[in-house]
Amino acid sequence: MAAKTNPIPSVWARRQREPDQPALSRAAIVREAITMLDAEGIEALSMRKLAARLNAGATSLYRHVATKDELMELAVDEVFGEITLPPADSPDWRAAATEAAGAFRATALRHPWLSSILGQAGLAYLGPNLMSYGERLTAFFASAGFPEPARAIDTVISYVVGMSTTEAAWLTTVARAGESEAEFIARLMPAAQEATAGFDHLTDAYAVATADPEPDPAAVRDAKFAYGLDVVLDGLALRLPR
Amino acid sequence: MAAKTNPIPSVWARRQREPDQPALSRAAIVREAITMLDAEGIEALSMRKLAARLNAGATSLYRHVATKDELMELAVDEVFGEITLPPADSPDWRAAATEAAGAFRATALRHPWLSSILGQAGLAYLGPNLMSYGERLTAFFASAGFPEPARAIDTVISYVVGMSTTEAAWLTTVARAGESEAEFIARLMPAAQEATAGFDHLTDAYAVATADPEPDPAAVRDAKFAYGLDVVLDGLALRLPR
DNA sequence: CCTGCCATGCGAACACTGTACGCATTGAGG
DNA sequence: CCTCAATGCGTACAGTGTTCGCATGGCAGG
Repeated sequence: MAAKTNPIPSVWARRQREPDQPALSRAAIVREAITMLDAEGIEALSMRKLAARLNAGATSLYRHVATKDELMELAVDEVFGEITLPPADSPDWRAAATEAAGAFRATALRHPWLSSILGQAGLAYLGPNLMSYGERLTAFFASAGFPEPARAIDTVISYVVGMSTTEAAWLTTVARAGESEAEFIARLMPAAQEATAGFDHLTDAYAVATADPEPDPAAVRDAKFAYGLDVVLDGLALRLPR
Repeated sequence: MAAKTNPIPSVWARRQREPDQPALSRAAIVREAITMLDAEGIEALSMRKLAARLNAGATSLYRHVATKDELMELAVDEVFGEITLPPADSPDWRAAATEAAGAFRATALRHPWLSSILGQAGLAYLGPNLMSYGERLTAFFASAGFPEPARAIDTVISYVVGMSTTEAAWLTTVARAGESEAEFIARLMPAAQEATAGFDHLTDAYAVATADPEPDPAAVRDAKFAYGLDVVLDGLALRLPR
């Protein structure tokens, strides 16, 4: 370490890469970036820290990745590859859509930084995994009989992205506080109550929400997501011919 | 300018604030931040540049705003104040909801940086304008007869946020390219065509989309948004008692 | 009118960030 | 063996958000 910061031009300081450490590569960089993003959040990822984890110099990464934004784009496409979709020829399109929506939500919650990037870059990336995701989605909405599957997909995806984004941001806030979700809610309640003071309908809604006997916040979120998804799918079902 | 970088302790360098320049205040800072965000995008906003626009020193802002994140939070609440909602006692809840959704979308597209922040922070802020927005929304969903207005609101808001976010991100990308939307689409088409190659359903959907006689991309986006919103409202209508 | 206080403004500094540049080292191919 | 292209990386630059301590001014109390 001391020799590293003071590079004496000597034979003994000769570089000698660990052979077991797999060589630097685009795939390895993206993989490590994702685990780092998952573990420490989006604002903790810097090129220097990432390089350090890979036992590499900071600027070495730029041999494999043009810019940090490009790295993020690659990371997004990579996690889209994780999303498992039901087979395209499922007989029950509603069940298939529900499963696909749930799979997206699960990935979004597992990688909360995804929402941050989607908020900035949208779904405009053209990576192969994203394309294949769109392809399979289109496939079984088309086979369900929707004349314009793209319309249906845009609708359900918008709902899922909107809800998942809100959830992911919430979970990020909770995680940053270093508390469990229930603890954080308990600590937030006075502030929320004060904020809703003077707003009659909101205090009503708030009272209803806190009267919920369900103690598990995650279950509450699950139910909320399922409710809205059912609403969207009901609306789509009305548009199926016949 | 030269004197500023070399502060000679002289009587003549005595400070002398312009009296016409309104004093630094939290409201003025937030307002200027918003115009700057609108004009140059979220990544162009720095505390130093913002301070320079206000003829102030960079660190002076911290007397009125604890941190940059807090400033963003204030900016978000401020633009939520712009959203105009229909009166709470509208007889036609669908028309009212459509108007409210359109108003949100309009603000989101006018301030594309909003989506970036929502992606990171969600809707968890407790600012007064955000509260009042929620209150009024709850009010007329309740008066429409929904037994659990919060559920309905969450659903439609999720859809609106998801769609608007995607649109805003798209518009940001277009703006950064310095082209009109149509030009950008034209330039993007080869890449998109190549990306969809090998995905049968996607190429189909792509062909359908490009066969659209509507030449105005904004109108296409409007129609897409309206379609999905109708789907969601149809689904909600099924849940109205009776 | 004088005095002391306190809110406000701000220059300098710190620890970081993403990234351009140019030099060293390496392994492969002629 | 020599050459060349690919790869790693130290240094440097222009910025970032934010802290600290000092200067300044207007206002309250005597």
